[in-house]
Amino acid sequence: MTDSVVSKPFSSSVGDYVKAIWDLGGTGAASTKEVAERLSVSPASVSNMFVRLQEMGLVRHERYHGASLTDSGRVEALRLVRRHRLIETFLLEHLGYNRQEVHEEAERLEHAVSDGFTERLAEFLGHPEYDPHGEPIPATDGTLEVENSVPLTEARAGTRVRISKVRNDDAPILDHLEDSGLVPGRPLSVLQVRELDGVVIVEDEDGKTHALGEPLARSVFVREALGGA
Amino acid sequence: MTDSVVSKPFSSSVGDYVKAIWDLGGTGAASTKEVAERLSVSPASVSNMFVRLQEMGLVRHERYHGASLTDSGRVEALRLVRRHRLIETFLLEHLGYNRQEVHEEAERLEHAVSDGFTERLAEFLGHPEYDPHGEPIPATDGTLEVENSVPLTEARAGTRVRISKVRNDDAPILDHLEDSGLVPGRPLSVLQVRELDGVVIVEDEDGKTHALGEPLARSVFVREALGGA
DNA sequence: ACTGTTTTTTAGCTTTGGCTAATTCTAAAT
DNA sequence: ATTTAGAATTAGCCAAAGCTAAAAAACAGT
Ligand SMILES: [Mn+2]
Ligand SMILES: [Mn+2]
Ligand SMILES: [Mn+2]
Ligand SMILES: [Mn+2]
Repeated sequence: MTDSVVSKPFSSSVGDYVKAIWDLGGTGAASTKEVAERLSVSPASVSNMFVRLQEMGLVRHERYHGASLTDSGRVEALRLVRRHRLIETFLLEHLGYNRQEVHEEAERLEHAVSDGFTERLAEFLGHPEYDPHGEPIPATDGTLEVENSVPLTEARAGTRVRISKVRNDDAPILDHLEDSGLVPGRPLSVLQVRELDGVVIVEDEDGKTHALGEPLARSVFVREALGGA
Repeated sequence: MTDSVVSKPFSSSVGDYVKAIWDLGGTGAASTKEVAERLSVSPASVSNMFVRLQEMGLVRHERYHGASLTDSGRVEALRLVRRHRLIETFLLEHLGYNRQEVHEEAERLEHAVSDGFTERLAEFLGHPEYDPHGEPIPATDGTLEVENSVPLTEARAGTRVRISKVRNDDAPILDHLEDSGLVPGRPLSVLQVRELDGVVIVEDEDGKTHALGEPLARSVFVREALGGA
């Protein structure tokens, strides 16, 4: 009796590790410590999981030098990211969640839904390209838009831009930005980017100007205008 | 440091056992063998889980004599049944699943969603009282409508009834009934219930009559008319 | 090249939830 | 009252995923 070809799905732990490595490993390998912190797990557990992930063919791992995704690891990561972002979109747009609440729920649901569910949900949502934080949603085939947005601290004064995403771990900062109407999709004019104190001054479509200190400006990512939100 | 009072949620295994015992244990206790079959698990695993469930306070268990739910076990079971039936309703009404597909997806999602999600989904769905199979959806407080429907084989000729649910393990039978428009909510007149061959003849609201052999008639449950679907 | 700090790995344990095989109990039939 | 078939339990495994504490490697600074 040959092993029938069903290849049982990866556990949610495995999925979260792969996603963490993807998130971190921008360039090069993700370190044991980084992953441990990201997942609130001991470094020892990560060491252990790195060798298991390698056996599963999801990462390449050299002892003492971190892990980086293989092609099949990247595919798995993007599958989860797609689910996660679609689910967040649904929770926000149809169930009345707010931006802060969606993540925790999506973090669990991403492991429980099937591919079939995911595609029907995408259909239901009208095949959105960005999630509520402004992050691009990977396509079914694992394609992901090349990232070309920059934090406001690196924008050029005088350009017209659109907020692509807002990213910060600190809830008060997100709340403040949301209260000011600085949310993904919003078009802005960059009036001034001041080197000496990091303050960035922008004007929104209602003509209102906002002065953002460096911590705020660093959290607001923008793309030069033209493209849709 | 006292154990803070968070009481981590039950695992999905524990949940499925409790639900199985609830499903079965109509009256009295559910047997090891029944539960094992229901969950596709070995009897030894069930024996083992019965003692763990008892320690968690979810069942009462007497060695060699099955397990029955405690109050807190029943609460947990009904919480899951509520989630399950709401999720099935959503999949069917909004994501374009068909009656056959919903169950498997709901069986996984019921363990992944939060109470908050469940109540927002109920809101989104307009607080339905019945799921797509016609089964009543338990209330948040664990209340469940008393079951007062009977299979067509036990209906009285001459009464006006409404289909409450359609229940059978056989897909072709369900398909046939659905194709004939005999789905939950449909009003019918019972024209004849023939003892000798078990055939039941009904007339639907379009004046069309249907003759159902015993296997079909046994699968269609009805309530005397008046009440909503 | 040495030394101290930080990071990573190893060793050894734990819990959860499965399994098979062997044993024991219950209940029905003689 | 025995026997026996079927159901349930026990004993002894396993894998997944976590943990702590101890050992080892890498890295940085002198
Ligand atoms: Mn998120
Ligand atoms: Mn997750
Ligand atoms: Mn179901
Ligand atoms: Mn389930």
